[in-house]
Amino acid sequence: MPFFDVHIAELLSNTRTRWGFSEFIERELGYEWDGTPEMKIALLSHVGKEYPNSKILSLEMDLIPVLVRMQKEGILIDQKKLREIGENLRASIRKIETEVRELVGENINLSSPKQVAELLQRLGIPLTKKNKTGFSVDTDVLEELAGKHDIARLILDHRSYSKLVSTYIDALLKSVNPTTKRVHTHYNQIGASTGRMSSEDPNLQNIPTGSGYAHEIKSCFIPKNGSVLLVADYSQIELRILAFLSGDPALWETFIRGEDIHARTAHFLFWENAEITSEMRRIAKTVNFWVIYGITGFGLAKSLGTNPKEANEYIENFFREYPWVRKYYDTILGKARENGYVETYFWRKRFIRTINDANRMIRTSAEREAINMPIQGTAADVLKYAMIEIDSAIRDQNLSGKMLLQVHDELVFEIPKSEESIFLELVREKMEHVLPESSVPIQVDIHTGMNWAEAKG
DNA sequence: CGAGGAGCGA
DNA sequence: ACGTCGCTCCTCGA
Repeated sequence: MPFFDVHIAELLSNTRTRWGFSEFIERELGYEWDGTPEMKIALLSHVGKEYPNSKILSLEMDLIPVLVRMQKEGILIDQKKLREIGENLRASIRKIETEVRELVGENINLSSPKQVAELLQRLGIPLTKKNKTGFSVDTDVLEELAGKHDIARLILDHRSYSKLVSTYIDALLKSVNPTTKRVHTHYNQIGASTGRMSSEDPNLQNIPTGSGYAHEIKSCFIPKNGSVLLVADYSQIELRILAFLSGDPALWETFIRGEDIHARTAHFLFWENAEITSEMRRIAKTVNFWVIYGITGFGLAKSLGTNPKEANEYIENFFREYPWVRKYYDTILGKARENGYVETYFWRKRFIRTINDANRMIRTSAEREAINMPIQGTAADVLKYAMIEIDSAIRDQNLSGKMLLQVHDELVFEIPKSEESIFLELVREKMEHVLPESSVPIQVDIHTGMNWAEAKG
């Protein structure tokens, strides 16, 4: 089976691959294959024992039939409502186009960044940010201009409405399977080099969240008659995993006590007994977020809208109060430099070949990848294990509820009303107990509803 | 048809 | 000069 040689080599060396295991099974064996032990043994003996992280290989193989079932199941969407939203969006877009025409006295294609940049310059509006081809007119730039120039807000609205209508209305409607009347996404099992999956055709992992039209669109994902949607998502999974991997006492303690981690960081960043304002908490939340990505003062400053000096002080304060995190990062970087790879708690590897590169930009970029991968990757492993366990329990107990979607830290189920209480308990139990009992507590928020927006809670 | 810009998610 | 991981739509030019 030469295919497996190639594929497993890709899996283990983290080469990005378009086709995951489940696609192979779909193509070559059809939907009926369900991960028989014989097949697994054949595969394992074929790969041999030279792969130290065969634990991950085994995880991925167990996941194949789960993903096949999810893809085959698909999800129902309210096509009528989606079309109505589309009409409203188109009306808004036409209105904006008219307003722009009246404002500037000419007809331009607002979907063309090139034409937008030229228009703004003709109007005497200064542009400074550059990209490869000219002046940038992205969201950051236009938001900056929006205070002084009405045209900027119009362009921003036009952009977001166009995005929604083209990607999340028209394309979604086209993706409905004529036979099943449902939308069947396609998971790339190892779509990301961190171990995360990706979703395509259509991508159901980037359905808009938030208010307004975005909320409306999400509410078009519905259960079949007699069922409800159940959404279970991990609360701050990556920070909890950082606490687990680093063993940092302050982080650990916060989660053990069930306290607000962003407020805790805010106390550290400002002063211990201060009253935490929402602004302070917002800053702390951003800092917490950035630590996971492999922090730079410059980037944090840009994100906070402050100067790098202040951002660097936040970072220093963070590491002073969570000292084991810094120690953990140093260890990870040391291993990466020595071995050329980093790994998750479950030993999924990512090779970081440029970690010792002479070019500072390339090297620091590699360092951020090295910092981020064990955290993001362990979170991915945890959810994949939970999915296997949940799927297995569903079949053992002959339940008719189905697991439909995975969105990195979230699972979506379609369950008969009669099984609601069983699923609430089952899903929580499996998702919260992947890591060892002695580890940091993992929290899962679960809600049900008559559509995806409502069930998101 | 591919590159580049832009924007959606975790 | 800098934000980790993805996918998709649009424009524009070969």
